[in-house]
Amino acid sequence: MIKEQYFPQEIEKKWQKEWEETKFGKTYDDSEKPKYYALSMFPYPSGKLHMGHVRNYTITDVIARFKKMHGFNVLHPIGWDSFGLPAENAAIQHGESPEKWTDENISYMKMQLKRLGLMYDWDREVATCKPDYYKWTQWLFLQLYKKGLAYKKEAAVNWCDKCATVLANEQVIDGKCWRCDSVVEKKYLSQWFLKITDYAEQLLADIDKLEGWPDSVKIMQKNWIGKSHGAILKFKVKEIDGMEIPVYTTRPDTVYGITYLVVAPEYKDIEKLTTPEQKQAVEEYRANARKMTEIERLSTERVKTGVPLGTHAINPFNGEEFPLWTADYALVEYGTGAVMAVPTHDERDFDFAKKYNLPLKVVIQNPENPSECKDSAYTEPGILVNSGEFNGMDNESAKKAITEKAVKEGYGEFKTQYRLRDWLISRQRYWGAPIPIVYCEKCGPQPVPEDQLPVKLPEDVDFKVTGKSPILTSKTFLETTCPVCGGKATRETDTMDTFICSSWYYLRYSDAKNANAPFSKELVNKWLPVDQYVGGIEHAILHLLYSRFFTKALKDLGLLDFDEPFKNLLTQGMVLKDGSKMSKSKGNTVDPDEIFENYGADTARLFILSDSPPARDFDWSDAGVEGCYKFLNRVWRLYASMQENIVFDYKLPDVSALSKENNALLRQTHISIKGITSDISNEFQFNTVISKYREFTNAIYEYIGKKDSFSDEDKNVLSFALITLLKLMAPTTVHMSEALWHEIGGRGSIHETQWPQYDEKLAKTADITLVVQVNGKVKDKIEVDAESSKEDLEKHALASEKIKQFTAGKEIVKIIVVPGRLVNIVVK
RNA sequence: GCCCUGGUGGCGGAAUCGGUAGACGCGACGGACUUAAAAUCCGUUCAGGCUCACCCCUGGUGCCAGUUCAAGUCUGGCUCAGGGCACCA
Repeated sequence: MIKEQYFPQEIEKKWQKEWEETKFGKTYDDSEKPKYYALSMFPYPSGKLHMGHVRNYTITDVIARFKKMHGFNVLHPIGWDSFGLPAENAAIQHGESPEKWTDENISYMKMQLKRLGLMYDWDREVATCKPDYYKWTQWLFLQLYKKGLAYKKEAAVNWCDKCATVLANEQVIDGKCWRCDSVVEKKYLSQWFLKITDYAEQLLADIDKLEGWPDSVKIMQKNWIGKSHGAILKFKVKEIDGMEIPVYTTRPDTVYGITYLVVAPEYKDIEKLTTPEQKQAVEEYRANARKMTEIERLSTERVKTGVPLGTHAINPFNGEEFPLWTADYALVEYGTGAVMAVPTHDERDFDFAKKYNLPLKVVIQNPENPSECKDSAYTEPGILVNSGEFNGMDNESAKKAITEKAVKEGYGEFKTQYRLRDWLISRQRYWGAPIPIVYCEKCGPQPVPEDQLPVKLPEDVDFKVTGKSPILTSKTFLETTCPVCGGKATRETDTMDTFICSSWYYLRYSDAKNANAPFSKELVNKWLPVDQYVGGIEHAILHLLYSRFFTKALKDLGLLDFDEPFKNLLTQGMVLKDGSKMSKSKGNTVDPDEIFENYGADTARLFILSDSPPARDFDWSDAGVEGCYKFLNRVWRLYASMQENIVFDYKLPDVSALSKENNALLRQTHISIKGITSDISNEFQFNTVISKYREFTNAIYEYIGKKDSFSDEDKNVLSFALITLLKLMAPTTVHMSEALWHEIGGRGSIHETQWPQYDEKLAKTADITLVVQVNGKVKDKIEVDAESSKEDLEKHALASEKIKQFTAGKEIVKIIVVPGRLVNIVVK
C-alpha cells in the first residue's frame, strides 16, 4: 500500500542504502552497449557542498540516467581535486595536517553526494592528493620533460606574497591574486614551465572542431591564444656597428611612417643602446618600472611614459634616421620586446608622440576623406602615400609587398605571433605534487627514475614558516642521491600547479585502479572523449585549455588516440540569491543539508533544475523550493489515490475505439513523452521538462476529476499515463520514482527500464484551435479536426460569422493557410 | 576601448521553420472545506478602454527604422545590463 503521505527522508534513506549495497552506479568495461561518458567538473573538497555543486551534479546525473534509460553503457564518475592552498591554510590555522583536513572534507562531501541521490561509480573515485594518483601526475610530467615540453628558466614571475607562491598569468586578475585578492608583484625566479606554446596553432585550429561547445567559450579561448599575422623587421643602429633591433609588427604597410622606435624597459640590449648622457635617466626609468607592481602599471592606464636612449635606428626602406626610446607600453614578453612607432596610424604611438612632441608622418590615406592625423591616428584601410615605390597601393596589398621586399633584401621576414605564453607550473607550496627532479652537483638536473615514483610529500614539515615553502623545513625530503652517479643530490622542492592534476583526471576514470600506468591505452580510447562535460563558466580558459593541451601532448606521446577530450560542453550558470552570487561574505548562502533535511533530495534536485535553463544564472528562492515540494506531494497523492486502479501490465485498445476522455489522455501521454524527450535532447532544457511534468500531472488530475468510477478501458489508459509519468520523472526525482515504481508492482529498478516511446501519430491532439486572421490580426478561433485539409480550413474560416463582418464589402486579395495553425485572409 | 551574452507581466521564465505572445511555476487576490489553522481543492491575475451583459475593442516582447499576408523571432542602426580581455604593436 502506498502511504497517504509523502515522507521523502524515509524513502530516500531506504533507496540510497539499496543503491549503495548493490553498487547501482557501477560501470563495466565489457558491456555490449554503446558507451556514454557523462562528467561533471570534479570538486575541490573545501568542506561542504554548495548550491553550485548541487546544480552541476544534478544536471549531469539527470543526463547520465536519461542516457542509461536509452540503452547506453554510461560512465558517470566523480573524484576530488584535492591539492591546493586551503588545506595548507587550515594546517596553519588549526595545526591539522593538510591530508587529514582534506580527508575529512572528502568524507563529508561524499556523504552529501550520496544524499543527493547521485548515480556514481564509486569504484572509480580518484583524489589527486593521493600517492596512487600523483604518482601518475609525476610520471606524466616526466614524459613531457623527456619530450622537451617541460623546462626550467629564470623568469619574471607573478608573485603573491600572502600565498608565498608564483602565479600563472591566468591566475592574476586585475593585478591581484585570484585566490586571496592581494596585490601581485614581479619577482625573478628560476621556474618550471610547460611548453603549451608549441601547441598554440593546434589548440587554435581545433577549436573549430568543437561543435558541441558554446560559442562564448570558443571565442574566449581564441582570444586567449591571440594569433596575429605580421612581420619581423630589423633596424640597424646608427651609433653601434653590427647591432640590429628586430621588431614585430602587424602593420608593415606603415613602415614609411616610422618616426621613433620603442624598446621595453627590460629589453636585453637596452644598456648597450643607451648613450652615456642618457644613462642616468634610463636607469631611473627602468628601476621605477621594475618596482611597479602589475596593478600600478595598470592604473597608469593610458598615460604613457618613456625616456629617449640617445641612440638612433635607420629605416632600411628609405634611409631615414629616428630616435630610440624606452617605454613601458612595450612589453618584453610579447613579440621581440621592441616596437616600431607610427604615430599617424596607431593610437598608442599617437598618444606617446603627442606627449613627447615626436614627429608625425601620414602614409595611409582614405582617398575619399584624406586626414592629416592631427587629432587622432587613422587606423582604417587606405591608400599608401609618402611611401616611395609603394605609393598608390592599397594598404592590404602593401603589407605583403613591403614584407616581401624586406625578405628579399635581408632585413625582414613574415611572422605569425601568438599571445599565449608558456604555462608556469612551479609553486613554492607544500600541498601539491612534488616535481620529480633531483639536482646533482656533477650531473645537473636529473629526472627521478620511474621506478622510484611517487616522490612522496614529506610529513616532517612546519607549516607556520613564512616567505618560503613549508617543504623546505623537512629534514628528510631534501637530501637524496643522484640517479646517474649515485652521488649527493638535492630534490626539487617546487610542487606542481594544481591545474596539472586536473588536466588529466578525466582520463584516469577510464582505468582508475591501474597500478602500472596512468591508464591503459585500450580503456582510455574506449571511454574517451567525454560525451558530455558539465561545469562552471569560470573554467572557460584555464582548465579547459590546459586539458586540451594535455590531451594533444599525450596523443603525441602515443598514450592515446584522440586529440580533443570533451566532445560536448555545457557551462552552467551561477546560483544566485537575491540577485547576487551566493557567498559566505554576503551571508546569502543556502545549505544543501538543510534542504535535504526539510524537503528531501528529490525536491532539491527538481528545484535546482526548474526555474532557469542550465546555461543561465539561477536565482534561488525559498518559495520556489516550497512549490516543488508541494508538486511532489501532489504527484505522490495521485499514485496513492489511484493505486487500486493501476493495472501494471496494461493493454491499450485501439485509439479509434476509445472514449473521448481516454483518447485525450492517451494523446496527452504521447505528447508528454515527445516534449520531454526532445527538451532533454535539445540543450538539456530541464526547466521546460519540469513544466511538462506539471502539465501532464494536471491533465491526469483533470481526467480523474471527470470520473466517478473506472471501467477496464479507463484503468488501462490511466495506467499507461501513470507509469509513463513515473518513468519520465525518474531521472529527476530518483527516489520517489523508484519507491512508487515498486509500490505499483514494478520489478527491478525503474532506472534500468527503457525510456518511454511515443507514437508520432498520437503525439498531437485530435482537435486543434484554428486561428483566423484578417490582415494579420486575429479575429476568430475555431475548433476543427486536426487532420483537416487546406481546403477545409479555408472553408471553415470563410464560414465564420465574425470573419464575414470583417470581409464584408471588401475585396479578398489572398488567403494564406498554414495547416494545423491558421488562416490569414488579406483584404483591401 | 575590443569581444561575447542577454533585455518578454509584480517575479523566474515559455513560445519548432517567422504563424494565437505570456506555457508552467512563484507571488498576490477571491472562494470552498474547517470551530479555527495548516494542508488541499476551485477561480482571477499584461496594460488601457468599453459596457462593467466577465463579451468585446485597442495597445504591448529595451528604442528607432525596414522586409513580410504575418516579426519576441529576420535585416540595419541605437541603447541599457551582465561577463570576458585589456598598452599584444
